[in-house]
Amino acid sequence: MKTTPAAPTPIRGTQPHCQTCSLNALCLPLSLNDQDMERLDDIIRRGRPIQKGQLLFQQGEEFQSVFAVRTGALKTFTLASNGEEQITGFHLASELIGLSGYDAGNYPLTAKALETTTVCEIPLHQLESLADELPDLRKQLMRTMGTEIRHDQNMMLLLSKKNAEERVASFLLDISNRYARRGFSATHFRLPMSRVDISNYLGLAVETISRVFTRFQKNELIETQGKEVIILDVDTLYDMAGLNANEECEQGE
Amino acid sequence: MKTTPAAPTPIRGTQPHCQTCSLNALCLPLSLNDQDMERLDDIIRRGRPIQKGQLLFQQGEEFQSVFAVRTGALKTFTLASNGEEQITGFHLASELIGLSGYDAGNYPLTAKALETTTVCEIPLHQLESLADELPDLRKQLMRTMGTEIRHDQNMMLLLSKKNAEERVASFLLDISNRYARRGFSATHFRLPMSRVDISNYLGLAVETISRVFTRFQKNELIETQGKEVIILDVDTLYDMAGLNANEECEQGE
DNA sequence: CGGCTAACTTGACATAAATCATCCATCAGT
DNA sequence: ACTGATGGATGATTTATGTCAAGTTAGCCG
Repeated sequence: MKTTPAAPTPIRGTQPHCQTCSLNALCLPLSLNDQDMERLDDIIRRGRPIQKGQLLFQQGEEFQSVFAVRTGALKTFTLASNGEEQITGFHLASELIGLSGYDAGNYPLTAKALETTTVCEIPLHQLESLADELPDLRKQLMRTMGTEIRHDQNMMLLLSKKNAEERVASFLLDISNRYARRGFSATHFRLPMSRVDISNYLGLAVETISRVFTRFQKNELIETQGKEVIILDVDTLYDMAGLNANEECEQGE
Repeated sequence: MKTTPAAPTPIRGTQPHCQTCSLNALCLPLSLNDQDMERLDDIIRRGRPIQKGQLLFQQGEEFQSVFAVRTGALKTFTLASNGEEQITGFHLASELIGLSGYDAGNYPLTAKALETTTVCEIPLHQLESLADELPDLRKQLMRTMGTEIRHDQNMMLLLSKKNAEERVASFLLDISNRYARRGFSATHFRLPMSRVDISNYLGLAVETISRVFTRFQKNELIETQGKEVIILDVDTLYDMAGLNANEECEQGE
């Protein structure tokens, strides 16, 4: 709950670098050549891990940096004036958070760790001057923002047109695809977020999530054991989600 | 309904330019000096007006240009695979459309005129090279995308947490603020879109929109006559929307 | 002007999902 | 191993909003 930094924890082994990071093909350095990547690497700050429940930044705080998730997972959410939170996204390794605050002086949302998480911090000022010099980096930043916009617009469609089963099916497929892209199994994974988080994100009550999960198990579409999920029937899941299997359904990168 | 260009209609009077456009303080040239503005102006194409119902671009088409609305209004929407549309935004004068397609090669949504509309077309290639040279323009583009992301995330909150009355109140205030910023009345305006469009955008049935409108009239919050709207009680409307009067509630710019 | 269509409103009824109330499982700490 | 806390599942009931079915109004074109 607190923003207080955790006790200093030395990073084990050598400091990681973009050049050797297994995620560099998914992350911001994506389209940079070796030399440019090194310059980006130079401005990146790699802090100590943040623990489950800690905040990376908070809605209203001065917007100073964007972050790339190195390991772990976070959720981002906005606070309505009545205090209700709406989760706007879950963020897995290699994903960039904070760019939505770009033109405002303050973060328009809060980022909280769902588990122990390490991030690369990229100070805005330096990122901007570097982007002035590296057109490829600039384009990559805009691409990232474009992807975010499309994700959010997909969510608008989901929230306004899809029923509970369609929402849950879409969600599971989204997570599955994102893990797959990172080299993990597309059919057997562990959800980093709670049922409450899922329900908030999908605009449903927790109870509804539970019920849909059990219904999906009865129909042998999935198997679950707490946060562990095994996808048994991807095709039917795609049908239910109202998506074609080859259609864009990843929502977060 | 068709994309067929309208019969050539000569622009009356002189060709407009960014330098003399009354919207330049709201639009893309926002932060540019005179010289840079002229360079932007040089790449802008100003076509004939598009008529109500015509498409500016269509989901799937090659992404070639972004557009600024000069006069009139458009809606943008995405098509789900079952053919349902979800309106993602309404776009009034000075607003920029198309940037969400940035990293994809194709437009991820369709833009349709709600009334006779004129736009400034900005070819992507030239915009990109110009942005390479003008850091201010580059920042303005990113600001625009950031604003779009925040709008969409506000909509996610609306669609997942607000009830019908809160949604309609938020919608009316949003439109009101956007007109106000353009120098029009904040309390007396004409909605460019139909009730069906509103209902689609807000994730409700048309009937619900009608009912909320009449309820608001009975409670003397607004007065309506078809698409004409008069706002009688802004404060209560803000309360209902779950917003503070000074809180960010504009959603589209 | 009249007649036609599309847009809007209104009422009666149906329903998906929320709420409320337990109950059960899992896990951390003593 | 016990205990309390947290997260998750399930059943009974309520409710906001959707759906269906008429009306009504408003704009448009011959």
